[in-house]
Amino acid sequence: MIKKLQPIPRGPSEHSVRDQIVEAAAEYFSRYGYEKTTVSDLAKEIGFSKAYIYKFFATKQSIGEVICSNTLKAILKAIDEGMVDAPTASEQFRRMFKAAVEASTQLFFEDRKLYDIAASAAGEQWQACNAYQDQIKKIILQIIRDGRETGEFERKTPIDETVNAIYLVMQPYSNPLLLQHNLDLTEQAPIILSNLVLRSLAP
Amino acid sequence: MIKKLQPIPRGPSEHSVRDQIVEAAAEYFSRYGYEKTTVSDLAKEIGFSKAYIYKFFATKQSIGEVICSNTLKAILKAIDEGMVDAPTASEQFRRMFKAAVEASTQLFFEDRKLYDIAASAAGEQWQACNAYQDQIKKIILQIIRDGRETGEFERKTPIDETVNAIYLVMQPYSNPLLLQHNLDLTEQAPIILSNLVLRSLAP
DNA sequence: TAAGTGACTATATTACAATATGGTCACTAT
DNA sequence: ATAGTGACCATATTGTAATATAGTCACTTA
Repeated sequence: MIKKLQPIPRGPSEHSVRDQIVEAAAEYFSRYGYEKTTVSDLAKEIGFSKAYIYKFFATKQSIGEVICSNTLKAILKAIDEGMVDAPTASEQFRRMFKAAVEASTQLFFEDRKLYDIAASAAGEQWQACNAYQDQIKKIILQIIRDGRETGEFERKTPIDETVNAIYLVMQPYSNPLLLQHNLDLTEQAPIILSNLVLRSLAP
Repeated sequence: MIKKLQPIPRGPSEHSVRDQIVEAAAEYFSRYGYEKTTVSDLAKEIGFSKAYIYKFFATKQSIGEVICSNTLKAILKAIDEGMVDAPTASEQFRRMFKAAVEASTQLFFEDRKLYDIAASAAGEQWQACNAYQDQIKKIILQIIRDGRETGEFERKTPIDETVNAIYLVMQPYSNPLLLQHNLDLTEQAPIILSNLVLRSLAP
């Protein structure tokens, strides 16, 4: 197995200049898109030279990762918020799935430039995306655990398999790269797929 | 609802020249790809002028549709063959899913150029692809019906919903456009997703 | 009438030179 | 040591002129 070592972060992780770069990037990436924004643009915006930016980030992509990561964290937050107060594990799952799709869809329509970063990040396997997907899996795992404890869900199937399978079912709607192909299904799919998944979880 | 009228076929549908065009296209598309093959290439190959080709096909794409359609029909045939002798509806489903993924994957690796046509056809909603997807749905429907009759599957859920949901689950692996993103899962996914689907079908 | 085409146009694609961009490094200033 | 940069290079991107292609049509031939 090939070990994918994550790049060593460059420069101090807490630094006002670092924050300025991220702030400028958030604005430029959102307005002009990742490709159309140059590192020089960001440098000019914060009043430093391009070379100085590279004291804090090893590559342009690593700046993109931060922006992408923030974007995906916002989606995760929306998912969490959509789930609070769900009375049962089943309902938790329904709401989680629905919120995931809604948050991504909303991003697609309301901040298309940032969405595109997330999509291409998913295509290029950026860490930010892997972290997001891992988080989704964790949420699924937690819901299954809850449901199994309360007797709401069956307990025969190995829990890892259950989680992986559900994750695969959600993938086309939670992964921005794939969601693009399914925008016409964002209403229907989460509902009937939730139904199917919950039937599969019945004890 | 917008009615998508399918283009009026041009020229006689049974004609040796038509067959020659399709034959030449099959070879050229497979060898050089759809984009790199020009209509003039095909004309030269069969010894007629380009203008004559347009007596039989309205557009280059409509030639592509035939090739694409044949390709997808071959996959459907492989699926059917993979299913024969399955003792139960459950087993039918497992084999169907597995065969669908295997056939597409094999096409990807062994006739990449034709695979690419199918993929871009799926992206551009060619009729050939819609026909393929409809056929997949029919196969699913038949399996569910069998399973319900024998008492193997539950009968409470509306059968259309069941079929649609299962179709959505298979989509990322049966649709060439989406399969590309999931090539690393072609072993695992059909198995654990079949398990999930069958659990959801349990009476 | 059926089989077949050369010559044509508007659009798409290519080739490639000019420019822009990501990224580095030796260097200055404090 | 810390903060910061101009000048530089290899590669990517763009602008654009030249070419190629999809598709049409009036026409010929048998």
